[in-house]
Amino acid sequence: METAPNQRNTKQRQVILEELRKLKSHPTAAELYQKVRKRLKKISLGTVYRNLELLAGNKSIQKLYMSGSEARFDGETKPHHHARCTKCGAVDDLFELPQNIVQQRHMNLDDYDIRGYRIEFYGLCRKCKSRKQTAKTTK
Amino acid sequence: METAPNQRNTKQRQVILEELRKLKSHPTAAELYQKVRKRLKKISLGTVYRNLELLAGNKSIQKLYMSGSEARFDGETKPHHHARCTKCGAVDDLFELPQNIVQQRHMNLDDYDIRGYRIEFYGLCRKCKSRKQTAKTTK
DNA sequence: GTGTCTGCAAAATATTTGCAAATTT
DNA sequence: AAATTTGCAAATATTTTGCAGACAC
Repeated sequence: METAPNQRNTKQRQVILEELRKLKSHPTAAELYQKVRKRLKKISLGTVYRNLELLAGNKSIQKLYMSGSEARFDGETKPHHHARCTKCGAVDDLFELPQNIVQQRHMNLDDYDIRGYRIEFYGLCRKCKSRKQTAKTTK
Repeated sequence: METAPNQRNTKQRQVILEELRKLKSHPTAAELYQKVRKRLKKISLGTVYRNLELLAGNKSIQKLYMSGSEARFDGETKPHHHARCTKCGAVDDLFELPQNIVQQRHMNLDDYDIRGYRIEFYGLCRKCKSRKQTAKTTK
């Protein structure tokens, strides 16, 4: 309900979804396009964008807004949170966390009708932690 | 330490920061540019972008990655969380929440050296809640 | 057959950058 | 005076869109 009109099951859509689900890296549209291209030579970037929007619309995937100016997409729809490295921009899924960290009494906020929440932890990933250079942060 | 080299105190930087702090709306660079322009007729959008990056770099402001393809900026640096309306895209600050909702034992994650976390609540804002149309979501 | 979807290309949007002149320290 | 910053314009990067033909149902 609410969404999902008459959608068709195209080869392009299938492959985009499959490839996204294979990846753990929360790729950008352009990155996913490169992967999909290996299987569908003639697919266009526009098609990837259109399908990602459509899939996000019907909750088959998640659209993330975290690491920079490019949107990132996540094939995992089970509720989960993210860890983002402030140095290299990596984004990892976190499934370990219990989903009810935030108690119900905190959910009545500012007149919002709250449907859920997402936690973004930030810090240094394993790699960047070890080689803690002087390099520039953020990007 | 870590950041903040020899930075200068320019009129443009001051005004950008002042105007951003006045706003509660988490404006995009372009929106803030419009505000700043009223005080500095000749300022350019490029200068706004450069200063926002610089200010975010030295933690004078926050760069948010939430609502769409445009980055949004927040003049408030006290730790706080956000509520985002999934219908109209509005973003509100939440100061009510205690900052230690997530317990320490949850902070040892996936080999990350966690420095902090941010919670994004999502749902319908007061306005969109009342007129719960059939219209399209997300945008 | 009809409506959805695709590829392609162009358009629109968003952000970054080179450079000479201006400003800050 | 030296280093940083600005305005401007051009270059990039990212995302969206128009359209005719192809495809799914």
